[in-house]
Amino acid sequence: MVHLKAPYVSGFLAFREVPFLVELVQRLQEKEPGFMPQVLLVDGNGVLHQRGFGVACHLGVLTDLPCVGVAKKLLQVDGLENNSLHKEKIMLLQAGGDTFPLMGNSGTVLGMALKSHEHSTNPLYVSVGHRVSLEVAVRLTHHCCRFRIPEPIRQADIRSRDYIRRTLGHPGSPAQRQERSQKEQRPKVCPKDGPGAPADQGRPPEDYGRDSSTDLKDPQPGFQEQQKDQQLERTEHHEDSDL
DNA sequence: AAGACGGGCCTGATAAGAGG
DNA sequence: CCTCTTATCAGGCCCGTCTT
Repeated sequence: MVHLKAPYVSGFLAFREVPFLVELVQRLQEKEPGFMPQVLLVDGNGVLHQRGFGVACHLGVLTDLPCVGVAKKLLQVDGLENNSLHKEKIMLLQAGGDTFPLMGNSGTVLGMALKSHEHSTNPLYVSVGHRVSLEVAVRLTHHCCRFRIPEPIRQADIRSRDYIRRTLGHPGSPAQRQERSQKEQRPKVCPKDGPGAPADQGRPPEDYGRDSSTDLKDPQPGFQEQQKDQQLERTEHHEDSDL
């Protein structure tokens, strides 16, 4: 479990999360080198990014491991938009494994939209992170997809949520749900310091420190490092009111 | 019945626009 | 100029619907 203190800033996700992930990879290398992954699937973008260097690139460079960025929503950069034309292209994806390139206004192919599963309607957005070609990234992602979300990422999501529920007793508890439903009745946007502001809002970002005690014990065979990364990420998010 | 999917709403920081 | 409101962004979460 780690505690994130830095605020989430769109486009700067890597600066918030990559230090923890790198540390995790390094600790795995030291303690369980046999479980070091050959490639990392990252729940985020690679070169499909405002500055062409997303969290997958960041992590790949710092760990020198091949990295693939897999996003569930389109990051709207370089003229890419989730507009009607984009939706038309999605409609044209027929079978699992079908793709179309994500070409920005600059003429660069930043990634591929991938229909990961026969029955999924929304594609995944695959982009190169580090030391991997786009074609290989897409094929690898597709072959990891039992359902829409690649299995390593999906399992990380499921297991981390489960861990949080078991250890912290939220956010799936009935009390939390009730609290959430009550929150929905407040105005969509609260003024800062307004009466509706949650207690932990407005925390200053200067305390960039961390106290991590991520547990690398009991690695499961066949369980990718990325899953632990994901677990870590999710845990952080909950600890600190999300990104 | 259980598990998976996807739409819609949430957060938090920021920018832009409106109005006083 | 200042304050307030609204919109935007990525990613998390819930819950209704669908599939097995």
